[in-house]
Parts: sequence; structure tokens; C-alpha cells
Amino acid sequence: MKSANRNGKAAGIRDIAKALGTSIGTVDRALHGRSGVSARTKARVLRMAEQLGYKPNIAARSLKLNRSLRIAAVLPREIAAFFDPLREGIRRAAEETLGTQLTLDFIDYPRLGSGDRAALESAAAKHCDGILFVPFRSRDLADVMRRIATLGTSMFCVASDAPDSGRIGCVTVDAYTSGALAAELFSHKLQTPSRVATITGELATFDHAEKLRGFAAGLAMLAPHLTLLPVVETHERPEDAYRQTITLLRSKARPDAIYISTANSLPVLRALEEQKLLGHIQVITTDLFHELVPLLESGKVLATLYQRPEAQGKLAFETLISHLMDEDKPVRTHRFAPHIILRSNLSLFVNRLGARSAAAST
Amino acid sequence: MKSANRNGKAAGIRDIAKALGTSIGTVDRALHGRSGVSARTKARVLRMAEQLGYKPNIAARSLKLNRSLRIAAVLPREIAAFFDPLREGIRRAAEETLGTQLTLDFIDYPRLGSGDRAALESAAAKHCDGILFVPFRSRDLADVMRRIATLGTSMFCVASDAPDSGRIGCVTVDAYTSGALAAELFSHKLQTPSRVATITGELATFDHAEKLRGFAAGLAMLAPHLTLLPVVETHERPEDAYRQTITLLRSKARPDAIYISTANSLPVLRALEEQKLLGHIQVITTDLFHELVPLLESGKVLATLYQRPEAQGKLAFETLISHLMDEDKPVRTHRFAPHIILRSNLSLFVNRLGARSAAAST
DNA sequence: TCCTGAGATGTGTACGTTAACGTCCGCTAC
DNA sequence: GTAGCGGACGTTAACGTACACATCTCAGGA
Repeated sequence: MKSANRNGKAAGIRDIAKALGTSIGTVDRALHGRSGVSARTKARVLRMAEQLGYKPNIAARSLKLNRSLRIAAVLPREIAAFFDPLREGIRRAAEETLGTQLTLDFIDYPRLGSGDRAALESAAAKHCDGILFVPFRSRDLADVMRRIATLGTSMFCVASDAPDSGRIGCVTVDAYTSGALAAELFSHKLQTPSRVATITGELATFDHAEKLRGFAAGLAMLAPHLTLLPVVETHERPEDAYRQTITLLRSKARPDAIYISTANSLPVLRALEEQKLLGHIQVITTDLFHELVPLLESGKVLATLYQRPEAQGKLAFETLISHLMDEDKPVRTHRFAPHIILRSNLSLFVNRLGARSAAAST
Repeated sequence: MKSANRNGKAAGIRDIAKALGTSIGTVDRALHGRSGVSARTKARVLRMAEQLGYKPNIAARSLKLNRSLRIAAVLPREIAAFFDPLREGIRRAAEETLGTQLTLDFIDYPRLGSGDRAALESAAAKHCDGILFVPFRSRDLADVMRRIATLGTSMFCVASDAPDSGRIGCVTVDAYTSGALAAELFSHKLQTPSRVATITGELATFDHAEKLRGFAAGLAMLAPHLTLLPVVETHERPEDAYRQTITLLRSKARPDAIYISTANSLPVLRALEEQKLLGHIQVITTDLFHELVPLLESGKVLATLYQRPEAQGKLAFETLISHLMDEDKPVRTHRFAPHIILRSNLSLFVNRLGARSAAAST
């Protein structure tokens, strides 16, 4: 409305200078709070800028500054169903980033908990401006993280948080809520007294512990008729997960429902299928991948809590970049609401897996 | 990786020229497919560009081109709980838009179906490059839309679709899925034969009809034990909604569950409360606003299907802009997955309402 | 009185791209 | 033979900003 004053063109720094009969150098100094301007002149410039509705031209600025940023994304290859889309989200966000010449390196390591430290070190050796990574077993990594942070690299967490590690921010699903949602869904579906079990990855990972906390709290509040069995911790090892599930299913206190709070749910589902219990035990899983689709379609899995890896990657990257471009801008840590995927809305999410569908089938 | 070849700086148009011993003018013509370059030279330029990993500097381009776009967002004031955040999403997206000097006009009209045509005309009179708006009763508006579109203004739909209206794209929640989700949630909660009712706004609005189609299909597929009562159409008039609900609740075939597929659910909820049926009849609503919060917290409303107005606004704006900046880029129409809000994840969404909370209470 | 230094202000260049304009050259029609 | 023309290419001036540098002013000490 008022931003264009005279002729429809937006006011620039030289318009301010002209209006004040001063030079663009002075205006520049005043606007940026640099030294070398008298208080009086500075005030006049700021007032005139306000009056003309001055908005800096970001294109011109970033052309002039011509910054270059180097970002590394240190992520595990496994679980691909989660980390591939997360990488894709980062890649897409990077590609849409304007105003800076940026180099994005993906540094992969085999699995969560295996090679992450080394990968982090090698990323640090490249002297990046920022590193995106997953703080699995956060306490073990906190020292490395803090060291890298003091070297001037901004550390940013995705997929799990690591409080008190020198990280400048993080983007995760709200883990507590994930757990609570699973509990609430069970509370609606199971209307008679039942036993529910939880199978998790690594309790030393902040977000996994949070999920279980949320689940237990949700059960306590919404479903007093549901009994929570002791947690099963798989440490993300498929064989362990399978064996522990078999043991669980053969135990006297066999659960009527299972909440799998890690994306590594396949071994558990395999055990359930082999014991012919799929469809008889209510199951809520975490995240989405192709093997899960038919199970959701047939109702053998009640729901899955989708952690929106692509959206996480995108937002994490954008937040990190925005911090690097503008140091004093406060960095928020974002907590995503997980998507509840049921049969009815499954198709909307399967489309996103589509691209990889062909690749997976070869 | 390979994008920076010699010294770490990315290759520019003049690097290509230098490498080829030609001029930047020629390179520019070749890269943009303009006339005035021989086929041979053009091929050499393109090859060298590829080889050097040339990426155009968008900052420089947009600085030079210095385009200015004028966008109008034609939206109703009612229902504020939906359209205020939608506006906010548009505003925020506009503010983050780089590379163009844009003017964004918000043109408001009282209510859906009341003043929308006039508002649309007044927006068209401003000769905008693009218009964002809500095609309520799409068939009635199709002729206006087509006419404006032929005048060179790109029409873009939010919140509902209007197929075959000359619109260049749209962003909505997947309405069919919304309805199907409501049905699925009821199918889990109501495990004995029951009657379910639907209360909608305007069946002539594409998305409202779709929701009911999805709801009916979901019931048929997942819950044969649930009987669907005839639809109640409120035309978004609060008094009608209230009266019709009272009639419904007093009828012999009183429903055990109600799906309200319009954001205008307050009159219905008031009727339910007055009849002391809140908590006894399962209710699923659409969208989120402050009055709904205590009802969800207490379990009197089972769930609400959140249409993510802010995200819709943001994406709609971004898609429209991206089309206006780059004509030949194909415009996708986006279908959002609605968020299922239950008690457990309510807090994550209430935070977004927070800012308006204070304003609403004054 | 002149010199010095510091603070205040003006000037000019560069960032990479675009597009208007200028130049060269070979061809054709007279 | 030459004027006219058009295709192929080179040159250059912007776009708005940031910053290094030049210039100016004025106070204070020698």
C-alpha cells in the first residue's frame, strides 16, 4: 500500500539519501548501525526510511555480499525409509535456497550408533559453517558436539534432540506427543481391560525415552483399563528385536496391543506374522515404508505415527541456514506434530513414497 | 562437489565466456535460447556450461530484472478461525519471498457466499498478476473466474477447488480423505450398531460434497454396523445450523455420532450442549478454534480434522508466485492431509492459536 | 600557526546478470 | 560496384547494495 511512494517503485537506499540531501554511504551506515554517523543524522535517516517504507532489496544485498556457506548433513543410511526422505527434504530445501552460494555435503554412516562419531569428526574436519545430524545416544556424543561447536561450526539436531550439547537448534517430532497419541488410539480401540506392550529402540536416545514417557502418561490418564507391560529395548538391532518379540508373544502375559516406537518395526511385524497374531493383536507403528502399506490397508496395523522425515529435513535446513545468514536471529527449536496415518488417509502419504517404489522393487 | 571447479567460486556466465573465448552476450543468448546465436556456438556454450557446473545466480538475475508482482488475496472475514490463519500464512510467505518486489492486497468480504463476487470483481479491477481466493459455490463463480483469467490474471484457489474454471492451480485439504477419516475414527470408537449424522455447510461447494462422499464411502467400507442418516445442510448460516441440529436431536432416529464437516460447528455444539447430549453423542468436528479446546480436552469432542489453514495459505502463495515467476513451470494442485487432532496432540496446535488468544479475550 | 588525528560524510567500484545497442561481415538486388 | 540488410557477435550500462577509500571538518597540542 504505502510501501511504494512516488511512482510505484519501492524506495531504495538512494531514495532516502536524495530525500535527505545526504549520501548513500551515510544512509548505509545509519541503517546498519555502523559507526561514523552522528546521532542526529542517524535519527533522520531512520525516520525517513520509515516514512518512505524502505525495505532492503534482498537480491541486491545477497549479490553484493556473495556469501558462501558450507553445510554438511551427517546421517545414517539405515533406516533408509526414514533417512532417505529426510535427506531429500534437505536437498530440496538447499536447492530452493536463494541468496547464497552453498555447498551441501552428505556424509553417510552405516547405522545409528555405528560410525556416527567418526562421520561427525570427518564433517568437522571440512570446516563447515553448519552440520545437521542425529544425536543418537545423545550423552555419548555431547562432548564431540560441544568441541565442534566451539570450533565455530553450528550444530543442528534432526530427528532427535540433544539438550545441553551446544547445539544451536533442533527439529524433531514431538516425541512425548507421539507416545501419548499411541496411547489414546489404543484407548479408543480397546474398550475392555487389556495388556499393552512397548517396543523401543534405544532408551538412551532422548526422543525414544520421551515417546515412552508420553505413552505411559497417556495410558494412565485416558485408559486406566489398559496395563502397561515392561518395555522391550531392541537397540535398533533387527535380530534382537525379532527374538525379543517372539519371547514377548510366548510369555504368559501376552499383550493385546503393541506400540512400536522405533521406525525399525519390520522384525517385530515378522515375528507377529509368524506367530499368526497379526490382526489379533492391535499394533501401532512408527513411520511409513512400503512393507507397512498392505498391513495398514488390511487393518492388520491400526495406525502408524508418521514422523514426516522430509518436512523435518526441510525445516531443519531452512532454520540452520537462516541462523547462519543472520546470527542474531533467535533460533527456535521446532516440535512437529506427527501425522496419524490410518487406512483412510494412507494414500496421501503413499504418493510421497512413490518415487522410491520403483527403485525398491528392482 | 563438482560445481566449484577452479578456485572454490561457482562458475558464472563470464567464466563460460572466458573459457570459450567468446563474450558474455553470446553466452547469455545461448543459455536463454534467444535468437542471434549460431547453432554451433549455442551447443558449445551449453556444453561448457554443463561442464563448469554453471548455476545462474538468482540474486543477480532478480536484481537485474527487478520484477514487481501484484497479488490479491480475496478472502471472507468469516469464519475467522479458519481465514485469519490462512491470511497469516499468505502474509508470512509473502514476507519471505525474495527476488521480486511484490504488493500484496488483502480484499475481504463478509462471509462465504455474501459479497464474494463483488470482492472478486474489485480485485480484478486492480489488474493484479494473481488472485488467491475461495471458490465457494464454484459453479456460480466459474464464469467470473474464467473472465478474469482471460484478462491475464492468474486465478488460484485455496480451501476449496473449482475444477474447470480456468484456475491455474489450487491448494486444499484432501476433502474426500477428511470425510473418510471421520468415518474411520467412528468405526473404531463405536463398536456396536449405531446411527451417524453429518452436518455440512454448502453442498454446492466442491470440497464439502467431497467430504460427504468420503465419509459415506468410509462408513460403507469400514463400518457396516453404522447407519448414515440424511445429510443436514446449513448453508453456513448459524441460526439454521442451530435449529436444524435441535430438530435432528429431537427426532426419533436420534444419531449416536455426528460428523460436522464445516468449520462452522459452534451452533451445532451449542445445540448439543443445551440438549445435554455433549459427551453422550460422539462428535467429530472440522478445524480448530478456541471454543473447541476445552471440548477436546474433556473428551466431549472425539476429534477434529484440522485443515491447516496457515500451511494452506503459505503453500498457495508460494505456488502462485512460483508460477508467475516462471510461466512454463507446471503448476501442481496440492492436496493436504488433514491433521487429526485428539486430546493428546491438542497442545501442539493450540500453541499456534496462542497469539490470537489474547486478542480474542478482549 | 600548523600539524595531527578522529569522527563525519561523500565517492566509486564491484557483485552476476540482462538487454539495449554497436559493430562486423557476407550476401543480395539494383 | 555499392547500398541495404540481417545474422552473429561484442560492449556496456544498468539493477540496489556494501564497503573500501577519499575527503572534509574541527578540536587540541606543539
